[in-house]
Amino acid sequence: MADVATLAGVSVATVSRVLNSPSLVQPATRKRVQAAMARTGFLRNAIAGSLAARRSWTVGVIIPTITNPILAESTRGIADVLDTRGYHLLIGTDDYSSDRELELIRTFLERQVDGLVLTGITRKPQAERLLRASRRPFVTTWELDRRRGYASVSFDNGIAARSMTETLLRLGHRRIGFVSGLTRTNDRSRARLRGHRAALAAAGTPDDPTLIQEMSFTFENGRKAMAAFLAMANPPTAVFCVSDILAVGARLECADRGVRVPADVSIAGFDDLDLASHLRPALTTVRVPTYQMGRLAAEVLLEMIGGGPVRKEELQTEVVIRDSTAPRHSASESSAVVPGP
Amino acid sequence: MADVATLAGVSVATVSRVLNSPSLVQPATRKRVQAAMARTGFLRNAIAGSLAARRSWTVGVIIPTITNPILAESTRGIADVLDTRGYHLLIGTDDYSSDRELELIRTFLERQVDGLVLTGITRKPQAERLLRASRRPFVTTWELDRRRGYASVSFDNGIAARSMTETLLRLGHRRIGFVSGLTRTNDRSRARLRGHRAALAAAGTPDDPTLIQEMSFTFENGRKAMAAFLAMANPPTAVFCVSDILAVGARLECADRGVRVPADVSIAGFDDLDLASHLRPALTTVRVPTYQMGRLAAEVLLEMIGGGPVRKEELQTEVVIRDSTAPRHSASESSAVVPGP
DNA sequence: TTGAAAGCGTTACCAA
DNA sequence: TTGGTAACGCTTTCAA
Repeated sequence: MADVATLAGVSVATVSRVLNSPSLVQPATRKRVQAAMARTGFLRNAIAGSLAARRSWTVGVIIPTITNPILAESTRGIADVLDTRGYHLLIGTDDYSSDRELELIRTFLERQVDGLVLTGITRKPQAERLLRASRRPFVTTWELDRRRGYASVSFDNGIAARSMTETLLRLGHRRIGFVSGLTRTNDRSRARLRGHRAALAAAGTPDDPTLIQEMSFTFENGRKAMAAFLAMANPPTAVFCVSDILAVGARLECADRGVRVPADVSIAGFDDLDLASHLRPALTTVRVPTYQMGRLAAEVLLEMIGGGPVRKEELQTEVVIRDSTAPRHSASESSAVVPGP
Repeated sequence: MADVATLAGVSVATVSRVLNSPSLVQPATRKRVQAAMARTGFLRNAIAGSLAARRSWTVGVIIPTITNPILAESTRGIADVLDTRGYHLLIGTDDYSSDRELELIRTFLERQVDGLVLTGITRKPQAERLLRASRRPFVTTWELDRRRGYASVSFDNGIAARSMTETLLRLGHRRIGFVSGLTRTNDRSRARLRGHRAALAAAGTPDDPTLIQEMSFTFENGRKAMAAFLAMANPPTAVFCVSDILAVGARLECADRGVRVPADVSIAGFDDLDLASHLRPALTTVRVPTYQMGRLAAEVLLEMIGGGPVRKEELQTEVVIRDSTAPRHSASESSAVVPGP
């Protein structure tokens, strides 16, 4: 920058100005400086700039894994708005480990991120303390943080899951298999399980623990869960998987075993991945405004970085009924032996 | 840091030492400093550290989109090794735009990344210049950069595609539909198309341009491509999609139209996504060591950051034959009308 | 509109 | 083994 200043015959202060507030410098000198920058191939040192300005133009995003397509989608939303606002994206994956999350929060804060986007609302007390002490804005996604003073952009996982279970109940199903995520490490999964149970309770349907399985989100695990249900003496007539990935796995397992969907068993998912609508039968699922959630989270965060107030945004989900679910009656009918005329 | 120094009764230099080279400071004082850090809840300012040390412990990764599962997978590989080595990951997506890529390279360099992981080998001359001038190490993934002096960790897209086409040819197929990625913006897709054509040429099979379609990687586009092929007067007996996403779409379109796979048409993909092996019929595809490629790229980059030499690593791909492909003969037989006895 | 100069919070060299 | 103190390359008052 010193070279540029010399070459343009101005001070470094002026060079800095054409970089950061061009309007403050006279067009003529501005031109000269820009020419000098071009001639020298000047690349500013943004690190030095951040140190001086106490602002890094960087946002930290922590997600469990980049490999879950639905998380990739919400992250894309974040990245898209950050990009247009000149912010950079520091990304960290914690693999559902709150220890790792704590470590990432600490190092991101050390890296002077201007704000953070986090996944879920439960974390180590130490992480909470760090966050508060840093006084940096952060917004929580994928679950609503209802505590006042905490920003969050999400839908309600409990309500979303509950609606799907109610839908299944309305179709006449009474034995509903539930394939949950790992509740120990995932508060979204816990909320969904709670929602499911609430629906059962409200309907006076027994909550049979053998109808609940916990697995991480892989096709393989979806298959395993379905295989286990199918092996029961009295298998469920519907299976609600808390992720489309699991649901697709479950559906594939049925195909391999000649179990018809939805005639023999209904299957429902969660997320509404692209794949869900393309699959045959098309998957009934809970649609989540994933991309929009990411965008909005980034917008809210940026506003807070700019001094705006803490904001909460509750998004709506929607049960999308497609072809993988059917009324329980049609199931028993179609598998019953129909007497000839 | 000054507070910590005062509280511990040492100089800031010593505090810095316990942070960066603890072995250089006597255990007793080290303890005292650490206690002081704990008491004050000290968080280092890594930005200031980077400025002084001229090293940001940050690596920039540029991929077309985070939303393509196969790119997410290679990125996971990168992130995994970076994590264990104390590096941070600045991620940028360029949506297959070389202008955007240039912009990202520039701003990442300004952010003083210690190195870069890039996707593909062709970019704007301006980007090349920037990269050379910065003297920062970078490694190219998803395609081999054979120019000397350029690091790259990848497989050969041309060879990989060629092997699959040869496999299809060997099965007796002569009219092979090819669903390509967008060749204008994607050098990997160009290489794959070249490989396909090379295989056709070597076998003396006519290279019919109506048998080639270009589309971005979505299920929907896979369907469209297959629909178009199926609508031809003389449809291909096999379809090779340059991405499993496209192949799954193609397969789904067949299902909707009652076209049997592989009896009526063989389908092959590329990537070997998780989904490929679970689908029915299980998808024949080209297996790419995606995660490993990401890991190795990061390792090579880190070595170069540490002063190591430019390195090239060529990984191997493998044609995985599953159930979505069959010999052409069985196809014609099974669709022929078999005369009654 | 422009310049001078004091930071920003570290690291790393040189002495002690 | 420890301390003093220039950098690091900017931004941002404060004056002119």
